[in-house]
Amino acid sequence: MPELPEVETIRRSLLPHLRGRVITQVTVRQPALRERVDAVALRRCLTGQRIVDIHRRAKYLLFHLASQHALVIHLGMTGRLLIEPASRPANQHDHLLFHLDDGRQLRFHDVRRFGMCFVVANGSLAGHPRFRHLGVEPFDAASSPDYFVRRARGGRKPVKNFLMDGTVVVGVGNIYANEALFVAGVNPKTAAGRIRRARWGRICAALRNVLEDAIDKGGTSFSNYVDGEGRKGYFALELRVYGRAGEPCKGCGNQVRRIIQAGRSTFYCTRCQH
DNA sequence: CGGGCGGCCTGGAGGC
DNA sequence: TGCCTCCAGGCCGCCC
Repeated sequence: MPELPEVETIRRSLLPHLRGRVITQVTVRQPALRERVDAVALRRCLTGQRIVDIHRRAKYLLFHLASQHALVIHLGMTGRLLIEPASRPANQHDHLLFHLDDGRQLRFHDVRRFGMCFVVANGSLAGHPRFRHLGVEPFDAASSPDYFVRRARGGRKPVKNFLMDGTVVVGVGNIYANEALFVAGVNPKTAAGRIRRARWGRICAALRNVLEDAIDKGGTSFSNYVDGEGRKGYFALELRVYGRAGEPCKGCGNQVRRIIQAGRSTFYCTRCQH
């Protein structure tokens, strides 16, 4: 579900509720997520620990604890994190309950169970198998035209799939890859290795603009995304091509086209994107 | 090796 | 009402 703007929105919405709180207990109701949850490790590392900050890396949320460990959560396609009173009965898809010292709980809810949750010592974060191969953050200076030129060199992968490759650049999923290429005016089928520096500059800028705009609007609630306080995002109203097959292009009025690339829907305008 | 596909899950939408 | 197919924000293992 959530791409960078949704994960970032969730991070910001949770921070005021969780910073300074102590985790008093952890309940694992359903350990069978994408990666089996190690309930023993979670309880051992989290119980009695204070949450000092929340960071985001790629689409992962990192809850930093006073103990120099981080609770890592990935939301997969349908994951939600909600702060709720402990007295409210848990839903069938509330798989993990983090009890807090203020009588509330942080609840991990995930219908499809593609999410992940594990604990890592701060020192071993960068070397962790899930983090080691991650690409650049779109807002980092490292995410530059030169970087994309270098990474794409010789590659024949379509630029849309290249942007969704987390070993190149992180946080970009199907919605924002489509949107950024529309804004940049680039055909999603173009081989990444054949794009020149000036075009990468436009793609880079479009990606940042689209992601920043989406964060400002609280993310995209396409079907069921909500932030940590249960609020929907309003970027769906701003989508230029994603999910708009057959509707008029906002640039030229031509019908938005839908094709399949690497098994995922791609939306683009054949007239505005070359 | 680079790149594509199927699979992991559940549920909603739409056709008949 | 039901039953079927298709589709969905991510990611990885496997295959050519």
